[in-house]
Amino acid sequence: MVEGSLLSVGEFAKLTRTTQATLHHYDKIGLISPTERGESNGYRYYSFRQLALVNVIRTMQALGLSLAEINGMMHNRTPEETDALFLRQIGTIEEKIDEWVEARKLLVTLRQSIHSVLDTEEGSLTIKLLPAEAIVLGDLNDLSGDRGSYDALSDFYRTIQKKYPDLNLNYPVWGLFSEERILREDWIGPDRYYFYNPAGYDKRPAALYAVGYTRGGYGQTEGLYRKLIKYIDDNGFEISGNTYEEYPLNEICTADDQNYLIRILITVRERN
Amino acid sequence: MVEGSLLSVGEFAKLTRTTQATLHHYDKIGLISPTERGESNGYRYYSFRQLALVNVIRTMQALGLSLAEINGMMHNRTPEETDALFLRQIGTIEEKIDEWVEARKLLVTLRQSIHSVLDTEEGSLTIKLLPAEAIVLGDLNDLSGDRGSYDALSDFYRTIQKKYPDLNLNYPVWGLFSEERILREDWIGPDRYYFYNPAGYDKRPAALYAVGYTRGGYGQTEGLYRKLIKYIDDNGFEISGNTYEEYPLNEICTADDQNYLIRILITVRERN
DNA sequence: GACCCTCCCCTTAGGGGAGGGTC
DNA sequence: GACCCTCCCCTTAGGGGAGGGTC
Repeated sequence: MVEGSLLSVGEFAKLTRTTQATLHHYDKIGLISPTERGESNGYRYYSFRQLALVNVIRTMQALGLSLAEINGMMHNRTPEETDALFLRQIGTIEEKIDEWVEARKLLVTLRQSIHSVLDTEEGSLTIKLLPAEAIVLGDLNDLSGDRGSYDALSDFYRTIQKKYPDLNLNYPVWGLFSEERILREDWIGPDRYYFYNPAGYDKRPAALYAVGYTRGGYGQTEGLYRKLIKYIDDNGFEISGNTYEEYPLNEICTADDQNYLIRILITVRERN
Repeated sequence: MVEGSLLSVGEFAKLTRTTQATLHHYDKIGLISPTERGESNGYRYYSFRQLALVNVIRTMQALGLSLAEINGMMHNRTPEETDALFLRQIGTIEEKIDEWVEARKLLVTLRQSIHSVLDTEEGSLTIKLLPAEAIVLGDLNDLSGDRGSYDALSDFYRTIQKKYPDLNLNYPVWGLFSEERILREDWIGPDRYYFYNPAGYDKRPAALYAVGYTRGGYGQTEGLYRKLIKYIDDNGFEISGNTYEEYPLNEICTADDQNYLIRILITVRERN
């Protein structure tokens, strides 16, 4: 190892597989400054010893530390402090991993939602036995006074966040109507909000559902409700439980907010 | 739901749990612009419809997309394109998770290295039976001509990267000397480089090792080598294999580059 | 008094020049 | 001719004002 000789920025950059711009930056913020400067020309000259420091920096960056944090530790590191820093950093990394795992779950769910309806006929009406699905269900909405759906939705988010602090709230939220509301033909503003999530303690129960699809914006459901109710009656069924109003193709994947795909599931049973 | 009425920035920010600065920014880059502007006062007025868009943006951000990417998809999204975007994004997320998992492994390893010597007596010399450890071992170093240790180290990194493209190269690298080199008292510049890694196909074999510690900078090992060799001889052992020169407390956790903790392991056996 | 507006400066980790001197 | 220098402007996603009008 040539102890005495020095390296120019270019040489130093090549050996450390960085760029001159990066080394200039490190010099500027005082992270690694050249051991010498050319007196006449101002050139930067680095020692071989400093090569190892670049690796330290790269390692710390790979561990998610900022240059400021690295700078802080570079000038005052002891094995004990480094150990403690690394322990904290492991915690930080585990949080980030959890976040990405959550994000991936959400993506998978959103894709499933899209796939579930990609080849659905838009006007189709059917009666189907559907399995139970885990959902997160909100409290009964407070629509008293001049409170609108959006106030109720805010309440929902607040309640859920309090009840399940670790739950990802980015899942699309849909509306539930009681049997009584539908019989009353009052289908503006759901009784409760809910979203699908395996972590939910509530269920959309296994049951017979009358399922219908249509296109439209949020709340443009009257036509579909009327058609579904007639369809239920015509086929010898009757409403016997909650109704679930969902927008599987919504603002996430559709630009035209009057052309979402709406799905309504009404719990039914055969009429005696 | 109050269809016609509009919200001021402040109200809109409160309902979407963002800030006015954020909404100004979204307006500026054309991501969400208010549906109306006050003619006289220039105030921003948002519609209830736009509330959902903020959630879309937040969701996309949580999924790791930049505002530019979100902007791109907002104005031209179809279920099919969104599905494809999400699929790509799942790939991106999985890469990030892998990176963080790697970083965590490295941190655990570095901490183990620190812990392994925290209560080591600095001048201690012992003979120990050590278990095998998986290592990644480089080719024989080329030190011909005026090539120094650093050239050899560059070769090492290049070779390893070619051989194991997926291997994390941030692990600290140490030097191996053959029996012949040590017997010749030539302990400047190792024959090969190596680092500990469970993914490595090579081994530091299970064997009896004479283990010694000292303080010093890189290569300041002569004193320790002489002491260890004498110690081996005095205790009825003889050198019988490779020597491993390691710096468990190095520039990662020690600021003074003349005061690292050096560990040397010489393979030995009992003399007949 | 609370709310809104438009600048404007600031942060990370460099990248990419321009314009000019140096080996 | 290749290498080095010092500015200087640029990027992300906003945060935090200042200075001045508006409900």
